[in-house]
Amino acid sequence: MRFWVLKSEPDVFGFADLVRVGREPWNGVRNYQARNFLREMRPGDLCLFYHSNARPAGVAGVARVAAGAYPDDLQFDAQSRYFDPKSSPDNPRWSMVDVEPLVAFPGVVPLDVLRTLPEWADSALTRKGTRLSVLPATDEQFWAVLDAAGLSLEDLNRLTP
DNA sequence: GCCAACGTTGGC
DNA sequence: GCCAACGTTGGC
Repeated sequence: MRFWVLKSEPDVFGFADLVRVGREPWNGVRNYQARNFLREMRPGDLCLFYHSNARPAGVAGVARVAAGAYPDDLQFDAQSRYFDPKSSPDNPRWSMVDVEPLVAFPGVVPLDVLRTLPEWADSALTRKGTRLSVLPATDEQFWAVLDAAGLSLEDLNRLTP
């Protein structure tokens, strides 16, 4: 199993929204590096759900990959802001995965707390100016955040059959 | 709202 | 292939 970070703006779609809908296609990613990470995701992988452009910015919960990468339908929708006229159905340029909520943290683990964790020192997430919306996390990084959220491996095992 | 940092675009 | 201009991201 691998670990990831997914960024989202809570004003647009926060972790509470994911809990509400139960499952969500992670569409609209239009950055090649982020897309390549999406394509590496497998069902069951766990994602730290990061709230950006928020007060405070930080990790709000854990999501699970429910479906691996498949073509992002918005790239073919001329009405969508994510429409890509250079993409074609026989060779789709952009991908998405489905995610589902696993656990909401009791409180957001803020960015300034992440920065105090040795596992997160000088990472792409905590470094200033990084704009990647999908990025990998190490096991150590993942568990450090869970620990900071007050959750244990046992808490997570209870939720992951 | 500000602004630094970055990715993308397009002219050459 | 370079690089300036531009648009976007994202912390504050």
